[in-house]
Amino acid sequence: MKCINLSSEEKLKEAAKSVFLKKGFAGTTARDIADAAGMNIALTNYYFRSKEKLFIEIFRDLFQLYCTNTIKILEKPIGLEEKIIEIIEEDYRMMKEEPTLVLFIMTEIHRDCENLLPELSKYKELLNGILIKQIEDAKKNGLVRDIEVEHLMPIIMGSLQFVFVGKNMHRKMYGLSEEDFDQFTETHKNHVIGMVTNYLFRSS
Amino acid sequence: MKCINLSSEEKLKEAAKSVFLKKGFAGTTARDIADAAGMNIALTNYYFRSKEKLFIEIFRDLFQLYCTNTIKILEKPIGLEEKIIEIIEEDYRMMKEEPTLVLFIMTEIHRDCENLLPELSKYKELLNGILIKQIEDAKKNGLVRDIEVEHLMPIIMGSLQFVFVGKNMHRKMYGLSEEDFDQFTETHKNHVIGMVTNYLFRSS
DNA sequence: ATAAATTTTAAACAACCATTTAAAAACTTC
DNA sequence: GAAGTTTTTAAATGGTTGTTTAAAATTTAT
Repeated sequence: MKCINLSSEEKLKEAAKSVFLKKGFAGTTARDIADAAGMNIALTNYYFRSKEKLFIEIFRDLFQLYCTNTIKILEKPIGLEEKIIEIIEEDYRMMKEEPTLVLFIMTEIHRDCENLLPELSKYKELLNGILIKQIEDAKKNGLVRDIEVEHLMPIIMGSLQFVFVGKNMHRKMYGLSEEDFDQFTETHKNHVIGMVTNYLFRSS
Repeated sequence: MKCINLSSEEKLKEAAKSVFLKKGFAGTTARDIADAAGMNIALTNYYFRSKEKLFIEIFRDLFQLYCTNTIKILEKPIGLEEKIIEIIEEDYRMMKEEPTLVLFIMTEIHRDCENLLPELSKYKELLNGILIKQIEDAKKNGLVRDIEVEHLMPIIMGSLQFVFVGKNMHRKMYGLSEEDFDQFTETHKNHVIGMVTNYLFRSS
């Protein structure tokens, strides 16, 4: 029976994704999306029933993009220091690919946390369950500083992601071109690696 | 001639500030503001000519709030380590007072950087000019690690402010009440102090 | 107290919003 | 290639947006 043309539906979804990423839910109109896709205004509702349903679908995808690869690294059977470096490298790669993603995620969760993160606790388990054990083991052996994962992760994510959250502010403040900014974030990432590993493994 | 009743104008501005902080520019309607102030819808335009002019006025105030106290500390004639600790403590105090401020600032700069930060470079000079010299001196004496202020500040601000930018995400992920969150951020602040000072002054 | 100036109000404004409709166009299927 | 199904379209829907208007209420100055 219902055999939706994936080409049109996905074209619309891709357009919506890029507009939502740029302007957020409140700042985006159905016409913005239709225009960006080069399609008729009615098609948003034909394929996705409403602007909000389309948004939620896209948000889920983007939240996956934000988390999934990091979680995969957490599950890898490698040493703690190597793992943390890989997490930072992966996080950096993800933001270089989609520089507005972090601010988008934070803004929309702030706007409508309950609807957008109904089952977040599973992420908590995935994100921390594995790492906690690894860190506890290292602590017992005196190889690592005494810090909870609940603080370590925001320190890593924060010090790294913040330059992307405030991309426009940093670009304007330091007068950076797009290329300059790329260079800036890469150097920054290396400082983060240095600081975090130093604090965890080589501090006095 | 024109003698505007400051009481009404400021009541409106305070209401607008709290609504804008919560919902952002795009998510706020003129009626939201009027309702929050308990005043007539026409008064927004009577006193401030337009929603955007009112917003810009409020944004300026809030950006000042975001920066001013930190800049004051930068100018104090105290040692580098003490200064960095004071900056972190002050930044923490500011965010505890207005937890949504950082996300607000970042979101709105992302939306309309050119209009909102016309003369940002003066902040750069204030923010960095003084600190750069102090750090360069310390470097010469081998007292501090080799890191540029352009990276040090985002690392400090980022690792600290990120838990407030992602307040709802963190609260939901770890199941924190408001009091739990306060406790969480205070502990976090102390980790940030430990990590930054350790990296700068006591690393191998 | 009266006149002038200022502030507040309810109502209206056109423009825009998300969404729906119903007909046209483009496809499938037999 | 005709009948049926799916996709696309232009137009219209009712509601909301920011802003304006003109009259009413209040305050100020004489």
